[in-house]
Amino acid sequence: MSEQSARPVRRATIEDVARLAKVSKATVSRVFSRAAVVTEETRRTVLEAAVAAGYRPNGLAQALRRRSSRSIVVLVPDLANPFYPAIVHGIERRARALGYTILMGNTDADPEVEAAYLDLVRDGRADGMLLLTGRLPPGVAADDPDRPPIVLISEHLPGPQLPTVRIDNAAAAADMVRHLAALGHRRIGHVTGPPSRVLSRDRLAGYRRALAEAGLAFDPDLVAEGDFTFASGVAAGRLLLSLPDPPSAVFAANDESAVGVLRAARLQGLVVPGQLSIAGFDDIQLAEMSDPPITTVHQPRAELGAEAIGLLIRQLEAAEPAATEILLPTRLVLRDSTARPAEKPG
Amino acid sequence: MSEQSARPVRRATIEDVARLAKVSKATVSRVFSRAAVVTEETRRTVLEAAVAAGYRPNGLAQALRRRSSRSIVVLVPDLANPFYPAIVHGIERRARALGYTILMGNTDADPEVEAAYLDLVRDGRADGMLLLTGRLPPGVAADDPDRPPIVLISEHLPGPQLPTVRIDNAAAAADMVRHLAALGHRRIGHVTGPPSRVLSRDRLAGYRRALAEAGLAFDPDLVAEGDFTFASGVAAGRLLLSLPDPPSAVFAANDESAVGVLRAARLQGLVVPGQLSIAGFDDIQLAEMSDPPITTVHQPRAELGAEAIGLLIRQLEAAEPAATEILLPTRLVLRDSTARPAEKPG
DNA sequence: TTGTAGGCGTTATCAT
DNA sequence: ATGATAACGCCTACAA
Repeated sequence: MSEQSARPVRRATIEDVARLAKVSKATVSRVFSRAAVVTEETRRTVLEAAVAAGYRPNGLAQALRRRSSRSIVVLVPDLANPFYPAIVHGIERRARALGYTILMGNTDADPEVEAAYLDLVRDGRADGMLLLTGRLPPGVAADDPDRPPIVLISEHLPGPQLPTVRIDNAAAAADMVRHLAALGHRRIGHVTGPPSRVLSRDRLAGYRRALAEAGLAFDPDLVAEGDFTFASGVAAGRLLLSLPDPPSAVFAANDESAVGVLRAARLQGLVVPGQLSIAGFDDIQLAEMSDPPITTVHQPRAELGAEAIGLLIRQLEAAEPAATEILLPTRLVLRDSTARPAEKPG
Repeated sequence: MSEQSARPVRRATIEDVARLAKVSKATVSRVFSRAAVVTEETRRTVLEAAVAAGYRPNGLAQALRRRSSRSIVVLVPDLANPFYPAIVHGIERRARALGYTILMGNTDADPEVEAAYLDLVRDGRADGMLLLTGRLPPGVAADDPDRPPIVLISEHLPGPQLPTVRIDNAAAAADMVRHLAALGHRRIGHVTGPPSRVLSRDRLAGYRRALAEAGLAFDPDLVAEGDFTFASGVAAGRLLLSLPDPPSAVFAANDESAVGVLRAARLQGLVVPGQLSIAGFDDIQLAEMSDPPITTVHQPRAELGAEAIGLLIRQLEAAEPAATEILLPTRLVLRDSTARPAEKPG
């Protein structure tokens, strides 16, 4: 029985199955493209033949013929940034549920890399893009009717509306600052994100809005520029804490820089939250593992991803018109890094 | 000039270019498949025609015809675990340099998900797999001659040798314990990883080996089981620190659980490193951001990824025989969480 | 319900 | 060096 060991090198094709089942290629194809009209009996015959032949439809041939690869490119600036993986995870789960495959790209914010991934959709290997990069790849214009289907996540772009799934950053920031004010803080500092990003500007705007609402004057000295990194948080914290009249609370534009502020406070011998309250934004795991754990704004990151790919796929399949903007709700997570301010001595 | 605005809906194909350049499809193809013999003159003509037509080769058709997609599936158990992104990044950079595309999958250690990604290579959409999951997808046997090309990263499998790129975990663990012993510690605790993983067993073995070398007795009470999580580190730390004769140093099998031990020490009012030295493994960013920063074993993660995909691609292209095991060097990173033990009072 | 046949866009073989 | 042509494996009118 040498046949047993003589495995076919070539993978079985639709033709092999057709021959085995004594039907036409078309029928086999119909059995595998769900929802086609086939007798229950032939369906069974075909399925058996397929199993016997070890047949699996060739995804490339299907995609070529159907003119759709059912793949989506997801562009992330930096996967090592703990903010992103949860979003990607949400994307991936929903994608799989909908029968799509994800091609994930870590761009390092490098336009060349972005362009390389754009090629995948230009050359048919992907049907659309999900962008976490906060900008369009080079050569793509939002209002170009021939541009690839795109949905933005987390960061929206100024100018022509592109479908976007995000949170209301200004409102969420205002919530947090309102909370600090309610605790009794009168001097509330802010460590910003990189000013180039809409995100950072929105959060700063929310900070200012809540200050105004609380009847607190805006003091530019209390705003220190950061760039979302731990190191920038340390630097900004140092700056704020060395002020003649330092803040009793600091709201950082993300958790990583909040932990940086915490470090700066420690370096000056300050007790948190006893002498300084610190709040962050995003609710990444670091906020929880920090000592003390950081009060922060929770973003529903997996849901952001899931909604975004859902939107993109609907757009792709139903030719749904360029939809809008989806805003997902946030919530405050109160932990041990914030408390009422210390009473002024004297 | 209505032609200007009347963009073709259909993307240009090789035939359009051929017509424009007044050559055959074959010649156009040759121009785009590098290293083919074409006159410099016709090459220029074709290239010009291609630009004029806005032509890009269709990746699907190429892959179908060439029987190679130049794509690799990368399976990661949990992208949110900060250990993995750096490896993935190394993979991705090298892949792009070599002209390959990555299909990344987050499996959640779910066999169904692993199987779904395996289908991509079975159906031609990928040429091979890079596994960070520490195991083969269901239905794949290491010694099956028809199994897809696979390279393992970080975790090696017992049994039939599969190509693997990793570090020498036992040796690296031994290095760290040797360091602690050299500082003067006599009672060194260990928080393990999940015992099911070879990784954990290797690190434990290294711990024991270094102990023996230093002439220190192995005390089972000083070994607490963990699972690489922060919470398990806290629990294990509590356990070890509540011993009648507690350790003066703890070596945790990864950084996250080391930070857990740190938390446990703090909860008991211990000063680190004054009263307890703590060491971790992996050198993720958390180790640096922790307060105090954690002494740890550095793994060259990006290099692990780059080596692995290089190995896989060589295997794919040169039909290189099932290669071996590549071990990459580690190094100790000494930070503030370790110091000489406190002198015994009295 | 099932079969026939043509084509998706490319590359490889064989001529010329 | 270039051209004609037949696959690659599948899907989808259209016909039966």
